[in-house]
Amino acid sequence: MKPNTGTRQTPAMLACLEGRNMAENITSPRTDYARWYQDVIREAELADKAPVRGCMVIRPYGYAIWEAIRAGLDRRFRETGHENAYFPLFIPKSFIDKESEHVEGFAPELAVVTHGGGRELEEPLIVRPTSETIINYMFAKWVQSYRDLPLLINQWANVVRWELRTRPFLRTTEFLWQEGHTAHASKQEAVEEALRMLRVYESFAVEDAAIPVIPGIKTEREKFPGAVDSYSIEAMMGNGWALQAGTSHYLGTNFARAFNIQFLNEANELEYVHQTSWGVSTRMVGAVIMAHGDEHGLRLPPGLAPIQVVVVPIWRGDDTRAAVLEECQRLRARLAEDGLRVRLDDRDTQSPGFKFNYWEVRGVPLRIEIGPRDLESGSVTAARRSRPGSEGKHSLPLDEGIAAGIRRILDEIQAELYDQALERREGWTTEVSDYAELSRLIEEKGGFFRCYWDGSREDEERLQEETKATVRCIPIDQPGTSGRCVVSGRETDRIAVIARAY
RNA sequence: CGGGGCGUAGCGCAGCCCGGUAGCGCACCUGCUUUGGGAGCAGGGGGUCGCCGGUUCGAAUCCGGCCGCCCCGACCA
Repeated sequence: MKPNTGTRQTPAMLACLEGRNMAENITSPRTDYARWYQDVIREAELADKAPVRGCMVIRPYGYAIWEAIRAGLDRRFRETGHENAYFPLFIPKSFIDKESEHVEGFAPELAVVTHGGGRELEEPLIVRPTSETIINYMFAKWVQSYRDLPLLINQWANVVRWELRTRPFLRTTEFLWQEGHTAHASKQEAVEEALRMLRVYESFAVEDAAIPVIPGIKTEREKFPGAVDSYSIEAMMGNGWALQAGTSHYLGTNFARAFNIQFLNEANELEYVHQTSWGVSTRMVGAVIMAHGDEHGLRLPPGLAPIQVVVVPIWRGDDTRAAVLEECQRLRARLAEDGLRVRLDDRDTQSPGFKFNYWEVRGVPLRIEIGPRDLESGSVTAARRSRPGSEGKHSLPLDEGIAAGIRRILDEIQAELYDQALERREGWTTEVSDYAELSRLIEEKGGFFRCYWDGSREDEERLQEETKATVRCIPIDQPGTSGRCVVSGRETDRIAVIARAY
């Protein structure tokens, strides 16, 4: 390096000034959370920018996380009696116009295809922003009798919404998701279904993604266009902001009336079906990044990690190399046989230290190091990603019980990530009864706020305008006490969660 | 679309004010030595300086226009 003359600063000095860890190329989340998020996505090779505005390329490692999310959800959908199907990407434009709230909600963000095969189309096609309309058009054909109900369909698909502002995974022009669509004979059944799927999302978030969530009902202002009631699970991210990680809607008979989905009941009377829809998207990948990530990068819960255990061999010269590698391969095979997702990093082009950091950035929950010292003592060194540095390192006997032992550690890591996320949320949730105090604390402290809420749409708009925070949901679990609404001052027994949100 | 910032090698940036053969760190390639927390030394490859136009003998640098990206709002899973 050239001598430091005048005001010229070295990259290391600049890195320090920027709060950037030069070694990892990741900005500290405390310095600039938005930048940290983008750095993690780049360094962990989750996604890359696409040449199309607002779109991203999901790279293999990021896609593997999505596949794990998909597997966890799909299993639960099947267990609750749903079947997968596929509906077209293109929807006749007139379909969208059939449900008034739905049109109003989606019209501004539609991508419209006007030409095909070199000619202008007679009727423009929209690229689906969601599939209620085309699915319900088909439901009208399939439903005749109460015997055809309930109809429980799920679709895995891509959708397009022309958003003004995008962020990788959290909001992209095109995104991947699942959308469940069901039709039922009664309101009660449909409401139960909407709540059942909300609980399915909650169970997935808690058990697989290790993210504590608040299931609740959306306010009038925040609900899905065309729904009677919308429910959501709300999670807290590393900067104290809320993220809606899944939604479920009771649609009433709104779409049934628009698409004429009627059935004959047992009394031979014609009735409209009651419906639901519910979805989780690639946004969930963003939730995992922001709920668990730290200054070293990603931290993945074992339940979703594409690689749960990485084995790093350490050798000194060729004499120890063969013995170390052999032991590593044996362990890899044993863990794989036990059903664990394990990777042996036997690259001889990188040093062990490099590999430690490489897999830490990628959030692998557990690293096993095997070197000459371990061979001598008949053990391995285990380093868990859920605890920082050497605190997460300890020795494990390399014996018959190793697979079971590692499985136990993975369970502990899963629990630790959940506990850490829960602890942060609880420590960053404030109960407030006074509007002025709420405004002040949103700015100064951030996080979640629990307040009595009986506000109107206008009250909610005022809240957002003045504080940039919104009512995330009215939690389903309520304490049953009462007090005065933080904005309107009206007496109410409902408590809302208020926060700034993505 | 409004306000702010930025486009120079794969990534992060300097150079621009004051025009004169395009640089630094990391990454990459080759060789030797290395390998328990991002290895060392030596050598090497890579950029029509976002695009278009103007001024000039000469433009990364000055002027005009356009495009794109990021942050903060409005819209939203």
